[in-house]
Amino acid sequence: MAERTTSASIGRGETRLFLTDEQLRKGIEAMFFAYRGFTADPDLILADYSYGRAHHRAVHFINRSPGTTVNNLLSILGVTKQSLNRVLRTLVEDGLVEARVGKRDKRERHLHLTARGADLERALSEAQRNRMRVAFRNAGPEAVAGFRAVLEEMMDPDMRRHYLDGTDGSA
Amino acid sequence: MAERTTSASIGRGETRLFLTDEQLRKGIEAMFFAYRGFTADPDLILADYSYGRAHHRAVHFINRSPGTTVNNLLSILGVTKQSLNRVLRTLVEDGLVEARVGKRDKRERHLHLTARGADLERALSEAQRNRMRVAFRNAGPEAVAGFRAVLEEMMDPDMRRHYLDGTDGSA
DNA sequence: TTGGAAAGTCAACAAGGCTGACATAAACTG
DNA sequence: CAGTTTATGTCAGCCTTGTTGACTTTCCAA
Repeated sequence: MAERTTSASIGRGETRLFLTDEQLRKGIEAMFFAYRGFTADPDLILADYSYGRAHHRAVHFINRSPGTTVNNLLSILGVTKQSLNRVLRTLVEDGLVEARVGKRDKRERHLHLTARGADLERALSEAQRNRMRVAFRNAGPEAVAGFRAVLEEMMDPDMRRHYLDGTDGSA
Repeated sequence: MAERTTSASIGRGETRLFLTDEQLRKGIEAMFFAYRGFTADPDLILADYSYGRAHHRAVHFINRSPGTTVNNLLSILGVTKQSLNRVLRTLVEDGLVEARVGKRDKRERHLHLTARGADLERALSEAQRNRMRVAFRNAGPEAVAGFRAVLEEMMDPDMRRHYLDGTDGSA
C-alpha cells in the first residue's frame, strides 16, 4: 500500500517513494495546516479594522502594483467584480485607497494606496513576513527553493503568470 | 532595498539573501496563488454535490482518523461546534457519515465514513493528489522535502501537533 | 448527588463568495 | 456618425461558512 505511486518508476530504476499516496496526503495536510498559520497573524490585525482577508488581498496587490486597474486586480484575485467592488468601495470610503481616472483611457480606474492605506499594508505584511522569515530561516535556503518550486508547480497556469509578473528580476 | 533582512547575517558572514523582504513577498504570493490551485480541483467536484470546502475538510479528516470524536475534529479544523455541526448534520442526513455513540463514553460521537462517504472522499482526494503528484514530480524529491520543511515551520504549534499525529511512521 | 464536560440545537448575524440585470461613459470600428 | 464593445459601478438576492450567545440533554467522575 505504501508504494502505490500510479506511475511507478523513472528511467534508471528510481522508486519515487516521495510520490506515494501517503506522501501526497502529507503534502495536502501540510498545505491545509500551513495556510492557517499563514493567515493567522494578519487576521488578528484585520479584526481591529473590522476588515477581512478580501481587504488584505486587495491592499496587498495594490501595493505591489501601484496604479493597477480594477480589471487587472479582478483577474489576479479571481473573484467577480461585484465582490471586489464591495471591498474596494469600503477601502476608498475609508480613505485607504484612491481610484484615479485613467489619462489615456478614462474608463479605467487606477488604484493607489493612500498614506493610511500604506500604513495598514505595512502592518499586515510585516506580521505575515515575520512568520515567514522565521520559517525560512529555520528551514534554510535550500528548503526555501524547494518550497517555491513546488508551490509554483501547483498553481494554475494563469495564476503562475501573475506570480511571475510580480518578480523584480533578482528573484 | 533588496538586502533589508532585519537580522542581517549569521556566524560566518552568510548574507542570507533568501530572507530579504522581496523574497518573503514572493513566498507570500506563492502561498496565495498555490492555495488556489490546491483547492481548485476538489471545488469542481464539490459543486456537483452542492457541498463546500467545509464538507471536504470534514470528510478528509474523518477518513484519515476513523472513529474520531466531534471534539477532536473541532480542534483539528479550528472552527466552532455550531459551524462544524451544520456540516456534519448534512453529511449524516445525506448518508455519507455515520456518528456512532461512544461505548465507554456515551456522550461522544465517533465519526465514520459510509461507503458513499468513502466514495466522495476518494474522488476528492484523487483530484487533489493528482495535481500534487504532478507538482512533486516536476519539482523533484529535494524540492518536496524543502516544501514540507517550510510549511511545517509555518504552522502554529497546535496545528503542527495535529499534522505530525497523522504520520504513519514512514513519513 | 452534584458539578462539569460533551454534544446538540436554536437564533441571529456578518463576511465574502456567487448570479443576473442594468446603467454609464468611453473607446473602438465599420 | 452609428453601432458595438469595454471598463466600471450598482442593485437585488442568494449561498456557504464562519461567528456569538443561550439553552438543553446526557452522563462521567469526584
